[in-house]
Amino acid sequence: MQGSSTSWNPHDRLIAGLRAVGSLSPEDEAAARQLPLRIQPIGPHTDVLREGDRPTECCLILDGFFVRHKSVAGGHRQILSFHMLGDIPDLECLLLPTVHYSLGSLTPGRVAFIPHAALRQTVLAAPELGDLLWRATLLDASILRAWLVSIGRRPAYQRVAHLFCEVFMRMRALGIAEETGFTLPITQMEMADALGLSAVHINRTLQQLRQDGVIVSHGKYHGFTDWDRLSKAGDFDPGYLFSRGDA
Amino acid sequence: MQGSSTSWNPHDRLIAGLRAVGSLSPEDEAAARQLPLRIQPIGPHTDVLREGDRPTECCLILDGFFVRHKSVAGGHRQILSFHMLGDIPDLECLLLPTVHYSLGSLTPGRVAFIPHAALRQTVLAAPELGDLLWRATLLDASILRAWLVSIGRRPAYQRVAHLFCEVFMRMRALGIAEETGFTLPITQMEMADALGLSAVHINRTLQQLRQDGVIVSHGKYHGFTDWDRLSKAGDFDPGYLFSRGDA
DNA sequence: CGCAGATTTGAATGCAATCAACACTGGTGG
DNA sequence: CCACCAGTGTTGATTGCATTCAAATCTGCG
Repeated sequence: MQGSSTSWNPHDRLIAGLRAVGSLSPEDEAAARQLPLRIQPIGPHTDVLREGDRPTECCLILDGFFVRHKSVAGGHRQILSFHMLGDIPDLECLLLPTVHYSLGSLTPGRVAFIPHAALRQTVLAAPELGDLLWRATLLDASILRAWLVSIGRRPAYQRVAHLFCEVFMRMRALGIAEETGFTLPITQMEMADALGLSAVHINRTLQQLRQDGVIVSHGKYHGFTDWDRLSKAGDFDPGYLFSRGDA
Repeated sequence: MQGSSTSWNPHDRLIAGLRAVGSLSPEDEAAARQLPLRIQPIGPHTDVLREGDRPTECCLILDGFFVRHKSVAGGHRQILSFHMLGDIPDLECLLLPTVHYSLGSLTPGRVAFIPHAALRQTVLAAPELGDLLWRATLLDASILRAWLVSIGRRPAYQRVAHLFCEVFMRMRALGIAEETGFTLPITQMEMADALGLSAVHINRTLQQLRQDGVIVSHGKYHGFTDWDRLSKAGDFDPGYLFSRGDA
């Protein structure tokens, strides 16, 4: 599980991540394979990037579950997004000098650092690769907007359901979720920070979802008996998740 | 006020909007000036774009106050962002076929439509212009993240203060706000939809802010007596708003 | 086993929503 | 010019979803 370390090499992961965003010509793939990758294992609950940093490398996720997050005056924390294999959460730093959030792991994992300089050079030589990266940041923003809607206007029950739908579909697309359920390797506290709720309330909401038979949980594994009910409960419309214009 | 129709021509607006994001070489400027712009006046409370549309043009705002917004199952609406002169709110559609939000005016205004085909061609010929546009979408996402934090984790009082800070700084940078205050041409209902609150609660929160002497309102004009207090009240750090890496 | 972190439960509190009037405003048409 | 009206802003009372605080269980793990 967790897309366990099949013997994919890092560049394969990169290519797969790019293909998830759009089609990749052989030349572009070749260009991407030239990129230098510095592999680094990351412990659990470790920040790779801190608010205010001015990174010189991007961070490709090879393994593990990561979040972008930010804290506010009152001490509360907001998780901005979840990231997993193939994502480059700090891609924007290629064009924006300073990050205004932190990037951290929840589980142990591995990342590959790509120097900005190399990436810029490659993109210059392979403009369509650049478009792909641009599109990746746009999809990221798309997910962000969906979160904003959820957090701004949906009650807890729908919020949780919506998050389940989204993360499940993403993991499914990556081949790291079962057909009818998935393992969400995060605590209820972290779910709370993602959804703008308290951990206690997350707990009660999950109980409600279980009681309603919408989900069946065994530890961090959550099974869905009825996708229709879940997606309706979450007011979920997957169109925003993928770039292919079918919807 | 409202950057009243000085006799700027639409291309000047476009150039100014681009310069706000980064520096523009003479060649790039020349390229941008070649873009065909179809001007269109927009009435108040009119949608330019509807959720699910597959636009073939981008929409440059010349005048007026616009929002991206989306409605949820319960009937509530979430405003995703505010846009004003120089913005291209639907720029992402250049790469993503379908929009998953609506784009509408609050005030009367004017927009210039730019055909995707022409823009793509221009970007191809002037890659640095492409980077500028990319960066524009990244700044947009940056603001989105700030909203997510606010809505997810800040109480109403801070949320309103934070929004005031952000929009004020943006309008100030565009030269359409006074030194010590600005006119926010939106109703309390719309502010509520932006902040994930009810109109009634917005009303009470504004009263609180006035009572505390943080703002002084005359209709839609809001004056600030003490920027420090306002930005502290809103837990506001402007770094995310601009791309220049001074912070 | 024993500990730390995570989940669960209960009780009390509170922020914000909702419901319902009422006042104010600007614009329209008689 | 004034009456009227719809939309907006304001106020009060009530409800409720979610938070906080606190303590008890459970779980994985050294």
